Formats: sequence, C-alpha cells, structure tokens
Amino acid sequence: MTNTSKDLPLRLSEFAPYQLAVVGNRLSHAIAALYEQKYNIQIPEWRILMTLAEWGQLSAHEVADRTSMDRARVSRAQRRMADLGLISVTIDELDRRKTLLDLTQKGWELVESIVPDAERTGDWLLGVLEQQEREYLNVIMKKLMERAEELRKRGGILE
Amino acid sequence: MTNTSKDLPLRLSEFAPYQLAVVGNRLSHAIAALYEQKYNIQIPEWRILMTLAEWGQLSAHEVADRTSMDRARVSRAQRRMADLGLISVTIDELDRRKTLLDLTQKGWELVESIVPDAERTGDWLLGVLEQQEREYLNVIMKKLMERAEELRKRGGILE
DNA sequence: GGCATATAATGTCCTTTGAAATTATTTGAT
DNA sequence: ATCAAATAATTTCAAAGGACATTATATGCC
Repeated sequence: MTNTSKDLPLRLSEFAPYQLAVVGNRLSHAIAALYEQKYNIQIPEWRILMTLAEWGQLSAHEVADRTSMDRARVSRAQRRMADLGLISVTIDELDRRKTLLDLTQKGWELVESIVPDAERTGDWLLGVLEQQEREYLNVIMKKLMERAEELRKRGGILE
Repeated sequence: MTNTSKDLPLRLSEFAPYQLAVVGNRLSHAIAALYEQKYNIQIPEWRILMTLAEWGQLSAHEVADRTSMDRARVSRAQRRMADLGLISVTIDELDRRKTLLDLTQKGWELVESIVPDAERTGDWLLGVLEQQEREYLNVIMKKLMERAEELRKRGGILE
C-alpha cells in the first residue's frame, strides 16, 4: 500500500500554529489597510499610540516591551510619529541613553478618533463568536502569548 | 481634568486582533527557526509539504488556496522545493496553464521525519491550555479564519 | 578615578513578503 | 474561426521586518 492521507496524523488546517499564524496575518493586513487609508498610520504607530495613551510617558525601551515589537521597529515608527507631530520625543536627563516618548495634543486627538473605529472592527470580528467563546479566547490568548514568547526565547522545545 | 488611561475603553493588551497578531507572529518565527535549523526548509515549504501529503497531486493554484498563501509565495517555495528534490513539477497537459505539484519519495521521507516534531511542538504549545480550552480554540480559530478572510476581501468593515 | 561591562538607541544590511505587471493559455461569444 | 475576456503562473518592484553592528551613556569593580 502506498502513502495516503489516512496515515497522516496531522492536518495542516487543524494545526494550531498554522491557524494562529494565518488568522493573525490576515487581521494585521486588513486592519493595517484600514488605519493606513483612514488615518495615515501603520500598525507600529497604532500600537505605540495606544500604549502611550494607556501608560503615559514611557521610554522607547518600555514601549517596545509593551507593544511586543523590537527596538528597531519602535525606533522607526517613533520617527514617523514625531514627524507627524503625534508624539514628543525627549532625552531623559536622568539617564541620557534613554528617550522618552509621550503623546502630543494631536496624538491624543488621533487616539480619540481612531479608538471607536478599532472597537467596531474588533467587535465585528468577534461577532462570529458566542459570548462564551469570546471569554475563552481572551484567556487562551493570554496563555498562548506567554507560551509563544517562551518558545521564541528558547529557540524551540528541543533543547 | 486631563486625559488619563481611565478614559480609554480599549487596552492594547486586551485587543483580540493585537493578541492574535502577536501570538501568530511569535509562533511563526519560533517554528520557522526550528524547521530551518533541523530540516532546512521554511514555513511556505512546510505548508506545501503537508498539503500535498494530505491531498496528493495538486495544481499550484489549489495549493495556494489550501495553504492560505498567495501564488507568488507558492511559486517561490515551489522552486526551492523542486531544487531540493522534494516535489515534482509537471505541466498539466489537459490545461497547459497549470502546473501540477506532487511529493517525491524524498518529499515523503521529509514528511515522515518532520511530522512527529511538529506534533510535539504543537502539543507542547497547547500544553498550557486546559482540555476544554483546546477544544474551544479549534472551534474559535475556524470561525475567525473565515471572518478574517472576509475582512481581507472586503477591505475593512466600513464599506 | 579609570576601565571593563552592561544598557539604550539607532543605523545598516539582507530577506521575505505582497501587490501589480507580464506572459502564456484557455474559454466563450459572435 | 477569431477575438475578447478570463485564468494560471511567474517576474518585477518596493516596502517592512528582523538580525547584527555601531555609538553613546551609565554602572560597577578594582
């Protein structure tokens, strides 16, 4: 007997890492297009915007931590945002290696206009789910977020 | 009163599209590194491999559909795989626009060695979840997969 | 105080990705 | 039978992302 699909214990479409990668990617692109067209910003900007709105002034390093982006990506987005007048960038005089980011008035105004849109998009997305599924999703994502980070740091489960 | 985080109804870390993007991305990278080191292939190759293993000979177009990749990406991976001798590529004589892909013996051997590894990784990842959460995850992902695709096709929910 | 080490940020380089244009082939309409 | 439109695949091009090197500053040890 030759190889057939019956022998395979793993179907791509059921494989959680695949599902998560595809869903995450599709969402990123769709939402990025929305933000781009309507507000002229990209995903990194969006993340920084929301993070500063939540926490107030932060160093670039702290922003990177809280947005799950690396420092290079934050640095690039930071410049674009400063050019657009959305954030202020100052050197921390207590530790001159650090740069402190904070929203400007214009940044706050963007937050206020973009948040309702983002919420609608999020709600629409989750609209396919039952209430209970939505609650599970949040719990599951928190757990997987850590697990995936661990996987990244360790470079796989094999070592 | 000045703006504070209390006013904000949306926390990035609770925002499902953000969570999904980050988890998906971290997983992709971690797993890509694993496949790369150990088997010398990348994510697109992995997806094609598993798809052909499940379905047998398919056209490049069908592969693209079933792997959630665009045709350019499939086309590139296809060439790499053919160079490695993992797949055979033939022109469909009934419709000469199509190219048909199929696993070679060598491709099947790779499938057999890589699948147990992938399963272990998948199981380890889901190991943080309760049994019931795992079941929910699968259902939720199927629903979100479609929803995200719809979002992509429509270019946002606003139109 | 001076020097090795650690940390913050930015800059450089290379790869991957996705969109759009291009080419080849087929299908359908007249 | 011919031509326009549709479909499959590839190529081209520009942007984004991430790894690594570099620079600036701070910390801790001797």
